[in-house]
Amino acid sequence: MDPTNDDKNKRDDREGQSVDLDRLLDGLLFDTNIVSYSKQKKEGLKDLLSKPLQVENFDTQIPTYLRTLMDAAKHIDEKLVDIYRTYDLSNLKINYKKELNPQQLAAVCTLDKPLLVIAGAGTGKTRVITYKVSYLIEKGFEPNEILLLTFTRKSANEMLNRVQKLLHAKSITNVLGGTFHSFANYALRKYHALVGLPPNFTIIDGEDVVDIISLLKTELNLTPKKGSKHFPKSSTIQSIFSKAKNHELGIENVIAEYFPEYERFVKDFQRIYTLLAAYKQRSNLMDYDDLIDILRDKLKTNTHFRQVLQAKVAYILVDEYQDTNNIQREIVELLSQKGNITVVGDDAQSIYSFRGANFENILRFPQHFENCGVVKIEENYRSTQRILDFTNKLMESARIGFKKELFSRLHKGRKPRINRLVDTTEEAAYIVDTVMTLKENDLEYSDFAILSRASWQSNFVQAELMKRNIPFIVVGGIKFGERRHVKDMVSFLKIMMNPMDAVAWHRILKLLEGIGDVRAKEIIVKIHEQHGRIETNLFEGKKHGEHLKELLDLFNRMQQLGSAPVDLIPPIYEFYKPLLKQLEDDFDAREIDLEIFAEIAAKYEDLEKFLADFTLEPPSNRYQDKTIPFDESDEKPLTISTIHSAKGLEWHTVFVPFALDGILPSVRSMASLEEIEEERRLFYVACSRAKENLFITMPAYVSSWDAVFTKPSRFLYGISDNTYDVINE
DNA sequence: CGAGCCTGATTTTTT
DNA sequence: ATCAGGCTCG
Repeated sequence: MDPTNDDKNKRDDREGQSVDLDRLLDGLLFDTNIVSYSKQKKEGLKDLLSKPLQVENFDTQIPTYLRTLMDAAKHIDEKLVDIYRTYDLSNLKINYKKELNPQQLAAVCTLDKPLLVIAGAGTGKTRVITYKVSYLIEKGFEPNEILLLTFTRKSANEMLNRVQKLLHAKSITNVLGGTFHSFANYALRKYHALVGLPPNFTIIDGEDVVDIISLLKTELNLTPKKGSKHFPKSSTIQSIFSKAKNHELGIENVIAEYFPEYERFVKDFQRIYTLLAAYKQRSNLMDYDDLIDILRDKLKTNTHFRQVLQAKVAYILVDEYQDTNNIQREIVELLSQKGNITVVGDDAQSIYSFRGANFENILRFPQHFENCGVVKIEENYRSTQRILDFTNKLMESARIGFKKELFSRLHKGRKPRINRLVDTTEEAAYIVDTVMTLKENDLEYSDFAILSRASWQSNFVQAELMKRNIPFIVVGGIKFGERRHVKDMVSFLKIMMNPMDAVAWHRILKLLEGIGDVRAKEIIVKIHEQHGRIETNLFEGKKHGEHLKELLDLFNRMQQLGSAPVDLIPPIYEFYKPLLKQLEDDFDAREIDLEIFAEIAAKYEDLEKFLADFTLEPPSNRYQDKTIPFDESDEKPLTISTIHSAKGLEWHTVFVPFALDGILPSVRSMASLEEIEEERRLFYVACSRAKENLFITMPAYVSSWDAVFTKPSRFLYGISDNTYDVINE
C-alpha cells in the first residue's frame, strides 16, 4: 500500500496534469535548461548546460594533481588494520566485543598507531567515537587529557553524555571538546600570557567583520562615482578575505581564482585588509579565521606553548575529518606528534570546500602519518537496503575517493521515490500531504525532515506548513544570534568584557539619537586613547552629550554588578527597550527574542564563557515567529534544514526538494569537476539521512530573476532506474 | 545626522 | 523581484 496513492489521486484531480518523469529525464519536456540569464553570463551558461548531462566530458581534463590524489586513495588498502586481531579487554566495564562489530572494535581498540577510520554514512561513527572515549578512560587516560574535536559543540556534548552513561560515571564533562574554533578560543585564552595575547579578546562573527569593512570603505573613500566601476559589497570583500585565510592564499590569488572580475580592485582590497587587521588589533578582536590561524601560528612558532599543549593532550580524536582545512590539519599534526590520534571521517561526505575544507586531508592522511593504520566500516545501521542501493549507485560515479560499498541488514524497505510537480507550490503541497499521510502510521512530525540546497528553497514548504498549522523548526539560514536586536544586546555585554571593542561600541553608540557613523568614530577614538575608559565631560554641551552620559551611567552601574549575565541583562534591557521600540515597529516580535536571549544567557555564570559560546556556537534553530511557542508539551516539530546543516543527523523520512539541474548541482558549481563532485556529495549527504523513506521531488521549473531551471538533477541520470520509483500515476 | 528615494547588482552552503 | 548601498535633501 503506497501511502502516497490516495493522495496522488486527489492531487491529479486538482492539477489536471501529471508529468511523465521518463520523458522528463530524457529532457524532452523542455529543451533548454536555462531560459534566460543576465546578459554577460547567458551565453556561457547555455553552452555549459547544453552539453550532454554526463560528467563524462570532464574525463579528459582531470588535472594531474587530482590523478595523484586518486592514486593515493587507491593505496589505502595497504594500510588496513587486521580487524581480527585480539585486544586485551580484561577488567573493563564495557563488553566492547559484544557491542561493536569487528571493524568498529578495531577502530576503538587500536591505540598503538595513528588511525584513520573511514566510516560511511550511518555506519556508527558516533558509536565508534563514544566507545573510544570510554575505552581510553578505562585504559587509564584522564578525561581532561582527551581532546575531542567535532563539528559542532552539540555533537561533542551528545557523545560525552553517552560516554557518561556507558561508564556510569558521574561526570566526564571535563573532556576537552568542541569545535576547532572553540578549542582555539580555549587554548588561546587559557595560555594567553604564554602566547602574548590579551586575555579578554572578543570574538566577532562574519557580520561584524562586514560592518568594519563598510566603515573602512567609507574611510578610504572607495565609493567611485556612479557609472564607473562598482566597488564590491562589503560582504563580498569579507568572503574574499575569509577565503584567503582558509585556503591560505594571498588576496591576489583568491581574486585570480575565484573573482577574476575584481582583478582591478586588488590593491584596494589589500589596503582594506591591512586596515582591518589594525582595527582588530586595536580593539582586541578576533574573527573566526583569526582564532584557528593564530592557534596554528603559535603552535608552530612558540615551542613552549606547543609543548605545554602537547603534554596536556594525551589523546586526540577528530570527527568529520574530511571537513578540516589545512590550518586545522596542521593544528592536529602539531598536537599529535606522538601518533596519539584517531581521525574519523567519510570522504564521500566532504561538503565544505567552499570554506577551505580540504578533501585531501583525509585522502592523504596515510601520507602525513606514515605508520598509520586504516579501518573501513561499511555496515550501515541507518537506512534500508533499498535506500543504500540508491546512494551506493550515486557515489559509484564519483570520481575521487575511497571505494566502498555500504550494506544493511535492516529490512529491504522501499525504493526512493522521485516525483515532479507542476510548480513549487504544488511541490510543497505534495510534501506536506505526504507527511500527513505517513504520519498516520504512528509517526511524529519530528520523524520528518526537508533538506534543501539553499535556505530560501524551504520558503514554500514553510508557507504550506504554516497554513496547516504544523510545528517546524528551521535550521540554517539566518540565525537567532544574527538578528539586529540580539546583536545589540550582545554588544552591551561585549563592552563590559572588552571596553576596547570598537565594533560593539559602534553598534551601541549609533543607537543614540544624534550619533551616526561620524560621531561614533570620534567617540571611539577617544575611548581608545583612554584605554577603554571615557570621560563624559568631553562631550558636555553637545546635543548627544546627554544620551552619552546616560549610557556611561549604565556601564558604571553595571561595573558594580559582577560578571554574571543574569545580573547584567536587566539593566541593559531597561536601557535598550525604549530605544528599540523607537527604532523598530515590530517591537513585540522582537521582544520575544530578547526573552529567549535572556533565558539562554541565564544559564551561564560567567560572561566571558557566555559570549564565546554565543558567537562560536550560536543557537542554531531559528525560533519561529511567535506562532510556534516552544513549550515542552507541544508536539515535536518537523525539521527544515539546509543539507549542510543536516550533516550527521538522520530521520525516518527525508524529502529532498528542488532536485533540479542548476540547483543541485548549483549552476555556480558547474565549471569544474571538483565542484560538481562536491555537489554530488552534497546530494549524497541529503539522501543518506533517510532511514525508511526518501522522497526526491522537483518542480517542473524554477525561475528566478535571471534564470529558469527545468531539468531534473544530472545526478539522477547516472543512476539506474531500478533503484528508484517514479511516482507518476 | 538620518529618512527616503533611486539605482544597480544579486540567490549557495557556515564556524 | 528584492535588497543593499549610495545620494539628496530637510
